[in-house]
Amino acid sequence: MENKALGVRKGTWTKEEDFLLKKCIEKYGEGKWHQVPLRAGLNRCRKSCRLRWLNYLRPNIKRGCFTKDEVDLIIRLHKLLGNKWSLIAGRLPGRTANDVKNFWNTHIEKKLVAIGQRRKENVQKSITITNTKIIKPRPRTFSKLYITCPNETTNAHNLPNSCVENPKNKQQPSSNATFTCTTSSSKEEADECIRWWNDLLEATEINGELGASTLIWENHKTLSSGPRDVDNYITQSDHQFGSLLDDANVWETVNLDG
DNA sequence: AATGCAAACAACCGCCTATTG
DNA sequence: ACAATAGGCGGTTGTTTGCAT
Repeated sequence: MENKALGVRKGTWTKEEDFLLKKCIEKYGEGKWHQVPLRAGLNRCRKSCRLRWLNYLRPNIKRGCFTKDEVDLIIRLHKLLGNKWSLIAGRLPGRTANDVKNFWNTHIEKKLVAIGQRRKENVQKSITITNTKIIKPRPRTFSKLYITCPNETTNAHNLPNSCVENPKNKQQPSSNATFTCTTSSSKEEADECIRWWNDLLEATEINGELGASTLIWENHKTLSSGPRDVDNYITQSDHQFGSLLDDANVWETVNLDG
């Protein structure tokens, strides 16, 4: 398409290109992406420039392991929103939609598929699955990380001190509304926002997903620092993690030994 | 040391929606 | 009302990295 038509450069960005793009954004600000390649002196298409900035060069981007809180939030938001990566990422300070999507695809989705298959096999083998422990979910609160807006320069991905509906969304269905961070808000607005998110997350809190997120997080840490023994991990934990797949309103611990 | 493989992640592609003239 | 354009998103692919053999 446009890339082919213009014969622009593709593939991995060089340090020089990064430098030029960064300088350009610092000088002219974000937006007007069609003008960026020309302004920056880059032989890249507008989309490539935008993506590179949003996913890699933008300040405050957090890299490295996802925290347990983040994994927890991702799972519950995904349950609620589906593959709306940008919306999910919007609730994770410093994380990009691409990061979240990659994390989901590499750490969570595979896990779900593997567990689904194992469960199928177990059913076929007529292994008895019994509930051995029921733990009622505790009331949830946000960690401070998610409810503070530390300074004026905080980017829009931080959870808000207050949330105001983005005017851009006025023509969209309310379920798709996104929120932007402002620093000139009242306490009532902040409380309302926190209530809204609490209600939303409460609605998704089923099936022991907190336990599941812990397992994913622990696995993520292990895999990030040690051997990638995924299959072994699955064997050890899928009887607990598998509760994600159920619809019961309990934290189910199953006994696969029959 | 060389090779193969899988995981992780960066980047591209195609499509959709909003905006503008 | 319509077409052209830009911004944005999700799915997919390509590349890099690190481990096992």
